[in-house]
Amino acid sequence: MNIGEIAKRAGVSRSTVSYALSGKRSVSEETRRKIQQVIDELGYRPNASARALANGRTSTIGLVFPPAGNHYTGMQLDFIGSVVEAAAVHDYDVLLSPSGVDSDRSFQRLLGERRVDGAILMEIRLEDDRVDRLAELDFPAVAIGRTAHPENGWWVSLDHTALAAACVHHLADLGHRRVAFVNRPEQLLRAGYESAHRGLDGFTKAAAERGLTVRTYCCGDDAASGQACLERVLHDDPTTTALVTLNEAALGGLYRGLAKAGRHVPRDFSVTGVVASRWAETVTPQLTAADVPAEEMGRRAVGLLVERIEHPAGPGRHHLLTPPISLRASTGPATGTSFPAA
Amino acid sequence: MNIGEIAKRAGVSRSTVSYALSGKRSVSEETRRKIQQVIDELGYRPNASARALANGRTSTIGLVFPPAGNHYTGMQLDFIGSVVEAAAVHDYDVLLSPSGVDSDRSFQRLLGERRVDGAILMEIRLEDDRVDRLAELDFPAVAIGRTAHPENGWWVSLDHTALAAACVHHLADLGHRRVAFVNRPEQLLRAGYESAHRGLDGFTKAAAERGLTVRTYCCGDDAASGQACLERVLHDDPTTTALVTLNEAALGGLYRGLAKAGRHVPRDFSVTGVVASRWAETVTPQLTAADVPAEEMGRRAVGLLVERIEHPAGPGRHHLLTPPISLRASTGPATGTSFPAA
DNA sequence: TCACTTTGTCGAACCGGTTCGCGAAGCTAG
DNA sequence: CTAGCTTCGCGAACCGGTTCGACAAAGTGA
Repeated sequence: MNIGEIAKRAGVSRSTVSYALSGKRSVSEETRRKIQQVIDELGYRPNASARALANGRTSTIGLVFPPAGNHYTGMQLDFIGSVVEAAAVHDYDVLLSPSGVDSDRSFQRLLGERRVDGAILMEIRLEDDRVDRLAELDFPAVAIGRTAHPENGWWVSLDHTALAAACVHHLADLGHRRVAFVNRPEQLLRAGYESAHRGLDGFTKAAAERGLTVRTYCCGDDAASGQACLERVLHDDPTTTALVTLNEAALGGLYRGLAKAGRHVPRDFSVTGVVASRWAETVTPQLTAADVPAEEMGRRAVGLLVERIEHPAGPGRHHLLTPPISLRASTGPATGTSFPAA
Repeated sequence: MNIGEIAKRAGVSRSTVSYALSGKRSVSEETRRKIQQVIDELGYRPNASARALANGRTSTIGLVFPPAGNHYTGMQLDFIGSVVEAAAVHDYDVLLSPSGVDSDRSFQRLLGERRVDGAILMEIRLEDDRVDRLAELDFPAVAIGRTAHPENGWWVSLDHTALAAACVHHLADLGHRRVAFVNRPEQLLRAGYESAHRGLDGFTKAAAERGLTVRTYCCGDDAASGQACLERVLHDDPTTTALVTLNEAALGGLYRGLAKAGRHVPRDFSVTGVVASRWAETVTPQLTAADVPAEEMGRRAVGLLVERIEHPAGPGRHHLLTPPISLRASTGPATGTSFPAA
């Protein structure tokens, strides 16, 4: 069941079997056939650990998870799925690493113990020690998201600033003047999650530009929090007519809160935000939103990572994506407002 | 950066370092301290591949994905998350394996190349060659779901038969007489997915028992299919007053279809089924459903697997779960029907 | 004091691959 | 016929750990 056994049965040396398999040196057609025949008979497959030990490559990439949050959002799921699939195309496996409370432990496992050839990081913070450490070590890694200083990094990211701004402009164009912003949980904002910060930023600036009256909220990653948050929104300013959200998981709760308050979407109240399309299409009315192209982002992240692993050196590369807003059914003109011509 | 380097700097042999780390032989307090000090200074961590090669254990478990479906449902996500977390508790990493179209390839990688010590299988079919092959090889594996002949197997499963039946009884108790069943996609049913089959079975038998008039449907795993499916339901029998579904991803679409048809939930129409609680609570009105305890199932699956890996031999073990129906807001008495006393 | 166990350490072999240097055939060219 | 070049295969060393057998030093009991 090991290479020696194959060699013996094929009547050749171990090295010849190895070369026959890897093709790194020429092997006569005849012995190659003989070896292949024995391999097929025995169903032999080279041991991954031994191979990894010998040539220093594990053919595995690590996917590092959110350091917070015990449950995952739909978007994260989509990333995971697409990363796994893209990795398979490049002949890599994916090792999941829950960088739970002490992200150190899983880092040690992945890097210190050399379990992976490279890593993909999710849920990036503006000041992210994980990114910094990996950069220092020159360890092949690609972030999904970008830090405050992303210039020379390797990453794939949404332009949350632009997306949130686009949502504001969309609402302002529809005549909305009082708009709320529903962000990810406060804990994540405080921890410096980039999407929460940049989204908030883009929202705030664009709203100022358009002269809107706004309030911003943090909201837990679940339906109940969404509902509670919406109640606060309407309590704080009952004349609010629209909201922008980055919080996919709260969306159902926000809708429920609106229904309970008797606000019809989109007649009385418009909702938009940055959400994976699968979710945007699940709610009723379907959400007008900047669709997060999770599948593409995962694929691109893997592409960059594989390139970085296989051709080290070279400057940082990245992709900044700004998907357009998909018009669905959750936004409409503000009522009781003079509606500017389209 | 390897054990030899540590040995040299600590002035001992490689084997002593190894024993100091593993504790498998006694090492004097003094040398142990000296070794530890060097290790701390250099931040040394033993290479995982080398260790795996030497002792035949990778400390990794494989998580084998659905052989169909390019996108994942919320339930699957919850499984993944909980498996990863539970594995971390037992000091195992998780390797994801998309057993795409040719499940052979990933099987070869995981087992043939010995990348993992054991595997957890998801999306089990009644006749599942993956389960059979692993059983033949006596390879440590635990299924989430069970085949047609689960007697001596290792698995964690929901009793979909009982759960679907419970849903039927719940509706029948409320006076519903014409009930639809919305299953997973036809492709999965044909492929023999156990949850789809057993759920359908339980539904059909219980409905017969209660003398209900039923129709059963297959439905794609997305909102649009759900909406289309609901239109078919009402088209085929406009007097239908309730439905049971196993299809989490279609739920939003089903609700939308009902709204479009002017049926109010739960006044005009009741909806129930088997769904992860996170989803059940996202929709409005919140879904009365048998909550899939994904987190518990993942944890139990890992527990069984670790036990099987660490104490081979021993008979198959399993957990069959039948979570109760959580009463929420999506079911109510059938209108225009004499309502039996509670 | 001596035989016997215990404790602590070392060297060597091994896990299962990859890769390098060497040399035996077989060919070509002078 | 021989020098020089390929082609093909072999043995040995190596990757970085673990583990076994041996043995010296220290401790124990009679």
